[in-house]
Amino acid sequence: MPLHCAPDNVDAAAESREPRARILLAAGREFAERGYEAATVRDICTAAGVNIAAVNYYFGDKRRLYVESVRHAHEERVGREPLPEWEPGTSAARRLGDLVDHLLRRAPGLGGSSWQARLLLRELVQPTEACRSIVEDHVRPRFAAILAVLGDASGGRLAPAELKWLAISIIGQCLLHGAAGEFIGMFLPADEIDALESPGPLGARITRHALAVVVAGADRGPQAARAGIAEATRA
Amino acid sequence: MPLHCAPDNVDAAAESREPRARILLAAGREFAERGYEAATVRDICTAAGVNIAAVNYYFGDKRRLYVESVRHAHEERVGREPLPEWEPGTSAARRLGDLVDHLLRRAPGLGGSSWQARLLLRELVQPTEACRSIVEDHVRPRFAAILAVLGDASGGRLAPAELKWLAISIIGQCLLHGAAGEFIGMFLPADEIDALESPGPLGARITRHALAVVVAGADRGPQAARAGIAEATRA
DNA sequence: AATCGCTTCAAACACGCGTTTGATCTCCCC
DNA sequence: GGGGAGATCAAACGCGTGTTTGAAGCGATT
Repeated sequence: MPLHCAPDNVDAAAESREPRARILLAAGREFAERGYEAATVRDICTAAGVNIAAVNYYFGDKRRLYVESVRHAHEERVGREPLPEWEPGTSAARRLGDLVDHLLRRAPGLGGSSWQARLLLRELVQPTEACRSIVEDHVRPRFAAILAVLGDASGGRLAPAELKWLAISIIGQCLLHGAAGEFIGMFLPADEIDALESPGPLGARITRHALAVVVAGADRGPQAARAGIAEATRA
Repeated sequence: MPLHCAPDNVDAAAESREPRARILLAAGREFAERGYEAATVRDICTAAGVNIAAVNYYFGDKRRLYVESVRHAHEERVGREPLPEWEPGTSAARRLGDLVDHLLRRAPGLGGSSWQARLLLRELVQPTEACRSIVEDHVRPRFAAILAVLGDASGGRLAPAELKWLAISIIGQCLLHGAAGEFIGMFLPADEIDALESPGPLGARITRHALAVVVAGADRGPQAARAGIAEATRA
């Protein structure tokens, strides 16, 4: 298998002739797919098309290769795409939609090729070494952003605690469809999943449902809900 | 370390003299802590205080021990409580509340994340055959029940696909709070978690939010929402 | 007492893992 | 052309793994 150069590859120049980059790419995919322990440096090197000794030569050992691949995945996926920003006056609904979309775009399984997110997700379940801070830096600001937008959208109709819970619910749903798509697939036929899980409509649904809750002013009862709907309809 | 009998142990009779139960307990803890690949049968047997060959004798091999320990953890956590049943005429809202409460019942206060939760969380991210049987036996019937109740509650206002997605959302939220408390703890202070996560209000919130979506007739727009609220208020 | 299941045990087995080695190749500079 | 540093390679090493073995222990039954 000679150097099959694919210049327009989605994984950028990672499939270049650079052995280090090729190993990093193959390692990320393998670690994401199988987990640290189950992934073998032999398989990684085979996939990367390099000799086994290369991982030692370039990274020292398996552990350091793993840390490096997680860091690389984070930089490539999360680090490059900052939180969306909006002009003053953008409606809360629009901002919420953008945020949800932002969360879903880097959900694994949806885009198909986003092994990077899956790798980071494993770190959620089992944080290792220096990766905990990466995860926290990633999640916390997004939580805060969602909270702020929800606060605007609710216009004081929802108590702070209710807002936080709703934000958790949103993040949880994005996470569920991203991380546990395989799980959902176990009790839903494949064709329905394709119909239900494409990122666009999915994000629209999550946003719409969250807004329905906000707008219903869930803590206040029907009369507040009616007022809320009227208000939301104006915009 | 002789048989230190602790009759009031939280792990029930698992620390009994029964080798099978002791192995199951030690295996669950070890698998939850380290993951399937990293956990070793030697460590498990040492922790359980049995000989290495015991795992083969009682379970056949490591894989079957794992499947059994996941199933055991799930039963211990979720319990064997049957689905609730209702008299004819019970309102959909009430039935939905009961179902959500049923799903959340055994969810522990997120303060002390149990190893059972961690074990199940691993299955969520990377399902194995252990997950399959649990889904078949437990998740699927609950999904169907929620779907049916949501169908009643919506009264045809929501499309079937929308209903399924909403059901997934509900199950996902119960899962999130039941199994991923550790994750939530990463971006929410502990004291707020205690305030937000007590099972009763939590279930009420999930139910209320789902009803808000149903009632809003999210696919139909504001006028359908107004009609839905009127209808729901009647009951 | 002898016998028969079931259970427990120490010891070993085969295998795959991460890692290392030392030779070989490749390319650039003097 | 020669030399040397960096890169690549096939082969092997040591170790820990899951699993198996065959003998020994243990109660109850005959």
